Amino acid sequence: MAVSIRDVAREAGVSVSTVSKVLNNSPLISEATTRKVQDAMERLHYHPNMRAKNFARQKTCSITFVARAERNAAFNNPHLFEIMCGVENALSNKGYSLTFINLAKEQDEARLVESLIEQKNTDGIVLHVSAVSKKIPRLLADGNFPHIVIGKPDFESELCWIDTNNNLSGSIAAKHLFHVGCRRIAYIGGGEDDRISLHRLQGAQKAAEEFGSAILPENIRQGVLTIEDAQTVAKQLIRENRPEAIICANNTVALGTVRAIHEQALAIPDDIAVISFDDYPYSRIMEPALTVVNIDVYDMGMQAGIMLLRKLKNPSLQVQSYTTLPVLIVRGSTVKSTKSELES
Amino acid sequence: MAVSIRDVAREAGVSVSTVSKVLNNSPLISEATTRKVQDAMERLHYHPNMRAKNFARQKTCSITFVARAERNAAFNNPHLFEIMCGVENALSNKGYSLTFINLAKEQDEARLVESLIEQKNTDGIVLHVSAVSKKIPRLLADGNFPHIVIGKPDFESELCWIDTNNNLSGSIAAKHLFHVGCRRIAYIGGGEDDRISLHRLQGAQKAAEEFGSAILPENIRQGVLTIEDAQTVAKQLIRENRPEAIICANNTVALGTVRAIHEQALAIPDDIAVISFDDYPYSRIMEPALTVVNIDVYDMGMQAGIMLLRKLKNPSLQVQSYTTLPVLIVRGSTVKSTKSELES
DNA sequence: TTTAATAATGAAACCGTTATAATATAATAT
DNA sequence: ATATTATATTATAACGGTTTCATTATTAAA
Repeated sequence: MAVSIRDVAREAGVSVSTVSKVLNNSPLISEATTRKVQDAMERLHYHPNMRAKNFARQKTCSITFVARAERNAAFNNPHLFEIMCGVENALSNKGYSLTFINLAKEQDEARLVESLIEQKNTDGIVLHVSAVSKKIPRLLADGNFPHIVIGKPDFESELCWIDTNNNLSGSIAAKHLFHVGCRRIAYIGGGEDDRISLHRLQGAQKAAEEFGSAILPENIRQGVLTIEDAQTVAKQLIRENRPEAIICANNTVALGTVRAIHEQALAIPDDIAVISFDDYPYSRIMEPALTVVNIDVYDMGMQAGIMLLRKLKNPSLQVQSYTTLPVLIVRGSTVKSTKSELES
Repeated sequence: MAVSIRDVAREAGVSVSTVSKVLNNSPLISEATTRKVQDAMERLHYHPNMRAKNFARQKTCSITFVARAERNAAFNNPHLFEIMCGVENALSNKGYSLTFINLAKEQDEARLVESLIEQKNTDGIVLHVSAVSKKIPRLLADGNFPHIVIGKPDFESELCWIDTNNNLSGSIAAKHLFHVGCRRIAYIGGGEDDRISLHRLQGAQKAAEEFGSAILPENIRQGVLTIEDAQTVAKQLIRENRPEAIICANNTVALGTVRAIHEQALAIPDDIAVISFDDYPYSRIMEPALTVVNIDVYDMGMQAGIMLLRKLKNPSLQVQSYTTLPVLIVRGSTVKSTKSELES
């Protein structure tokens, strides 16, 4: 049917293996034959069949991105797509392609990963932390299957992962507040068992100590899960202790907090400064725009892709991890001048 | 190395073709042999090699999703990922997988599509309209390569596409405003040559006529590209004509318009109602929350996937198109009671 | 009983490449 | 002139399935 490497060989008057070597620009082929073969390929409109190549080479040049994104995920978590674009970018630069799998509600992540490995249809796996369960490490690490996890799982394992330092993020947030003159700093955290929120708090506390200050226990609230929760908690906090600044563990908290401040007819940042984490679309649009400690998730995705490709090239490589640095984006919620600037 | 179909055949004491037939549950195999073979597979931990299968079958059971997403696309256009999740869902239900390709800035979409087809590494293509140029139809339609375009290109072609009816969306928006008692309705459009914005305006005008009314020329503004633009334009519009409601061609316009209204200390919706299109994360978060005419992009992606698979199964199928219906989401920016409800 | 029809299995070609080992040719050293 | 080495090229066996067609075993009809 389609024109194959044999047709090219016949047309060029050489052997099949010679054509194959030309295709893979092997150095063992003379210039003259190379030209002959290339001409023949041109004449016949030959294009290598990747299915056959993958089969013969015993690899697919494709890696699989697995996540568990709820419907409306793009709204709740725009980061996911951004990460994926970063990975895709890194891969496509090296001739690899990205397959996307979104776990369904009831679907078992371990079973999926297992069958991905069995099927031999992918060379490596990028697992978003939302799709990691305790059974995963045995499948990947023990089987020495090339992989990288985006986000650090909350259990010990030999997985390769890439993540950010939430402790440092919290520290950066608190330091910024001190820099702009705030002293009585409050912290409103996410769910009681939200590790990310806890780490950010710890970082903030450490930073406060470095400034010879502290985040007082009565200024710390936890267990906030919705915007409305946050609004209620913030309102109470403000009434009772009237802090100069509030660190919000995440954007849900931030939105409620801003509403609470407005509700009490106080001004941001003059009466109370607000800072949060992770740059979301509305962070820029809010009034005032929100100062956040952000991580470049696109870049994180790229790094993940690069690490995975490195592992693919050199399978004997050790288990590796990587931590991306948070970046402060200063906006109107912490400083008067609206002009936003970037610091590290 | 790995256990192959031949090993299974030997272990089960049958021929290779019999094992193959068991794998594809051919009806020609007796129950007894089927069991024998399945036992052997179990004993040897056999798993079919998809690379080999794809090669032998001359297909890959994977389709490729191509888009041109700028960095920060998830923020500017969360819909893209949502569409993709819809496509992925439809495909994975039928044993197909989705490969994602994000066109780089300078990358030529036609060349990419061409090479995708040549490489024979994908069974079909889903093209987001952001990745469609005039060279595309010839590659896909003429070559009869299975494809579907999400969004309707602005030139005539024989492409299969799936899109929504912006005219109808505009009409729904206007009708809703009439229903809640607004009469003097204004329209603030996007860029001068923004077809979507124009169609929405046309729909709104038609609806107004049905109500024996009209959107007066002095209440129509066009060429708005940024939030700031929109704010300026809206401010002027309000000063001059003081409409009862403003239809915003998109969310950028809506944000500027809302700011302009607040700036003049007017109330939404009491003084001026606001309606826009496409549900964005901040649409729900804004105060008041924004009434929008939305399309279910996840579902649109699913439909696209389903249409493409149908075409794959039955290649003789005619060129098809599909139009998803817009849905009104009523929120606080057009009605007092905040309780949001859905209408069609 | 013989013959035809049907059901179950197997042999071998095929899919389009890569990879390995063997061979032919040219260049250099002995 | 011969042996050795280096350089190009080729023949052929993988890779692991599917598929077509022939063959055998079984059942039904003549």
